[in-house]
Amino acid sequence: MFSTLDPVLLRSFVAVVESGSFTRAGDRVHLSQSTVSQQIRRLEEQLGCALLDRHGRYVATTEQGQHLLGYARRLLNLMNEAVEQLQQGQRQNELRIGVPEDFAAERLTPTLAGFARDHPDTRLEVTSDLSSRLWQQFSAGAFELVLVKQRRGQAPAQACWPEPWPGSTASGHRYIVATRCRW
Amino acid sequence: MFSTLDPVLLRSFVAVVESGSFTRAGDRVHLSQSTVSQQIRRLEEQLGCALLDRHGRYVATTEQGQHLLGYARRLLNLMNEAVEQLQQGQRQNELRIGVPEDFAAERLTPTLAGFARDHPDTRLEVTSDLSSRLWQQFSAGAFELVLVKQRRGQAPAQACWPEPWPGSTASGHRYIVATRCRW
DNA sequence: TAAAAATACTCCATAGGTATTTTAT
DNA sequence: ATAAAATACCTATGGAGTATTTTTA
Repeated sequence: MFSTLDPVLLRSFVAVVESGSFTRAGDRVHLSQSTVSQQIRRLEEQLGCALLDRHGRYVATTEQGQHLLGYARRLLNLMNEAVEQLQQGQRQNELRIGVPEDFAAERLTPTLAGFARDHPDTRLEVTSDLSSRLWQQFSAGAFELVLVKQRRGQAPAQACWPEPWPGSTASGHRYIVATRCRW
Repeated sequence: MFSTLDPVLLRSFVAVVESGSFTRAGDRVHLSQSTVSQQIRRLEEQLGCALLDRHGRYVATTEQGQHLLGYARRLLNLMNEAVEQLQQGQRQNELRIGVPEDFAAERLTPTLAGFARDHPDTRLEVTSDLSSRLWQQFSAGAFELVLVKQRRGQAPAQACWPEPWPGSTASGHRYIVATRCRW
């Protein structure tokens, strides 16, 4: 009942039209010139009509190719939208946490275990690294939540508490928690 | 750059949702239950999320499956529209003719040959059958042009001429030509 | 004659099928 | 116990690549 169009073929077709050449299209979609050639032929066979006029050096769309081009772009965009939407849905239930290496194991483990139990549909992703690099990554949007050690008042934080630095003076490090979203 | 979704998988997915069962979906899309099962798994792996809740007997979509369902339907419809559009473009250069069986060979063959020579980009499709059935099919839009035998004045015609019926009286049959388009 | 596309040919990945096992009611 | 889905396994198709030939500006 439903006719289908292989999106891979459509992608190659669009690439040929936009680049004006089978060879360049191959580069663009990471396939060989030969493969692209075969794909276009397959597409033409399936649809039962010529899509491209090959005038040796230059490639032009036939009238029907022009029609297909519009549909192909719409289809590819729609697919993109679909997967992006789903991926995004994924991320919404994903909590990425950054923790200093020497802190991950201690009190955190039971806390995370409890959280995981209470939010079974949330995927936890814990990354350990040096505080400075964690902060960089957090700034770049890599985490929803980060625990970093830094001196008091160095950056705004959601919460913070003092941690006596072994063998240090009173103005030692603090653990601070910075977060940007709903947890 | 472009993510693609295999429309065959989407078709099976829609079939599963609509039929509420992998087995029935298989029947619907003419594939085995095993294949449908694998297809759904592939789809879920590609998207990285569960699409269907299998509660043994009954199948329900997850939230993400519900989202995909909408996109899948839109995509499949769009594809259908695309190929139909192109096929239709084909048909514009297609001339379907209906001719009574006993009339096809005689004078018609050279006439058609000449026509085909003069219109090389037009695809001819000649069907032979009984006049009555040809008329039915013509009425249903199956031909652009039809030659049928019937009594004078029975239906409007583009052209008609008398044909002496072997051993009949003066009020014998006529050949009439009825057409509905540009040739 | 120098590019670009088409073709010949090979290989391998994988999609689909059959048969079976697992699961859930 | 039964119906349905998942899995193991096998096979064959065909898609992609390399190398080559054909085409045409």
